Amino acid sequence: MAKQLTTTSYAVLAQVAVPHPWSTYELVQQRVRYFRYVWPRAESAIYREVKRLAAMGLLDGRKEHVGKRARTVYSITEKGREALREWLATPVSPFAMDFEAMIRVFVAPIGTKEQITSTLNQVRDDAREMLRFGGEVKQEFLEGIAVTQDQAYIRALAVDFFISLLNTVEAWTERTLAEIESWDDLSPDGKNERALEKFRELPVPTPESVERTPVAPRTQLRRRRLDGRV
Amino acid sequence: MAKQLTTTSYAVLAQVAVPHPWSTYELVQQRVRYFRYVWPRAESAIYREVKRLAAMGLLDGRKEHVGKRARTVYSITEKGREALREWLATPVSPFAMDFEAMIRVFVAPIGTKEQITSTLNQVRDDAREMLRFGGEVKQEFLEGIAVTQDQAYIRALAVDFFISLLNTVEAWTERTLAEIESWDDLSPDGKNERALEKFRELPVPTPESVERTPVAPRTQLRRRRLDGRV
DNA sequence: GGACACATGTAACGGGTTACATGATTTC
DNA sequence: GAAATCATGTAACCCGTTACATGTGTCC
Repeated sequence: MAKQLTTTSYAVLAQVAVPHPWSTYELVQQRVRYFRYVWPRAESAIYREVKRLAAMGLLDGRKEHVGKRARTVYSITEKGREALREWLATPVSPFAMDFEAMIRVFVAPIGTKEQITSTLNQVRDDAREMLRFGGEVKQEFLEGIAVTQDQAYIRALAVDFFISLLNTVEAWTERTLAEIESWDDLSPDGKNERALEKFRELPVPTPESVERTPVAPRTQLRRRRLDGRV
Repeated sequence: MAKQLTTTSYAVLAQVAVPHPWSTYELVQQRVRYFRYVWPRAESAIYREVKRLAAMGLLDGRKEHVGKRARTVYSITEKGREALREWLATPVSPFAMDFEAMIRVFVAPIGTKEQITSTLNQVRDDAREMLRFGGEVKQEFLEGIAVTQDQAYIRALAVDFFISLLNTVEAWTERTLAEIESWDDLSPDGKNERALEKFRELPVPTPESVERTPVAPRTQLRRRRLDGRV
């Protein structure tokens, strides 16, 4: 039995809410232009989710046939739209990221300079690839051919976020690569003095004195709601 | 049976690798200064992970007693260090984020202006809270009292990333709030023209013409390795 | 000496993943 | 007409989660 809707549920609902005959396959394909980058999930999760939502009456699934092969095309129901509306009134989950590369940076000194450089190069390339995609989306809107062209005023906010964030990641990767290239090795020898200078220049205010302020437990931090929703 | 190590395994290994008598509790507490923000996981996952790693011989667990209550203190083994070293040679997972707020921005027009404003305010406050924490860490290093003070040259890279990213998020939130405040309502009426202007100003290059370039399947994108490791 | 927070976990569910399967369409 | 690719899913494992449990110092 389906208990509660998850954020993934709402992501699917939200996408189906845009007028279009959504086959699950197309839903999955187009996700890249909707929520793949802000709510990445495996394809099979989407297939399962639409079935759940249909079973709950939030989506309306229409069986079709291509040859003797079946497929389902979904549209949102009024009940589904209402669920979205109610969701908007609940607290958001905070921004969270998975950035494996940073763990590698942390342990970099037990490996080789080439390894960490390679890791950072991968991250930079990933960022560039995503930026290239962002540029494509921008161009689509400028040409007026975007699928959600009529929602340009909303999409602009999202694309702005996406591009800003990726530019930040790319810039960090580049200055970090440059910094590491300037090192002879990965040992701390003589590097910590300069590091303090770098710390001093970081664009964030410091408290007068460091007080051991306890941090909220992680559950609180990651998801604001405690009622079982993920 | 433990099959493969996950990134979470390596995150725990990496933390235990810094010389310290690590009780699981302290491991969990200190995670905020290590990998909580780049690899957020529930506390119970850490408890399970140390047991796995100990069973595999990558960690050494020493039973202690406080009153009649048992606890385990861990340290890394040479085998564990070797596992970390080997991991460094494998491909990284790309940067990924969970940003629920963006889904809400997308469906904002079906809700109220107050709802989306509230959502964005929450995101901004979260970002500020994290930045405050970043400022604290910076200050610890400047005062020379950080736990990993001798690793300042590495930690500086991480804190730089953290602060840059959060500043980007905060700045986006603020300009987006300002934009939305300037609207009378959430309807598209008369907003799309201005949106195109915003698109034009986005700091990313656009391709000559938009070609329908197929995007790599999501699995590829999120995790580079296909051998079952998460 | 009761309440409350800190310390140290375990249990169990389910969401997310990888792996697989098979029909339709295009390519050459 | 074989091979590759696209389209449309299902199965099953396991990581990550939430919920719970219980001992131990500390406050008043």
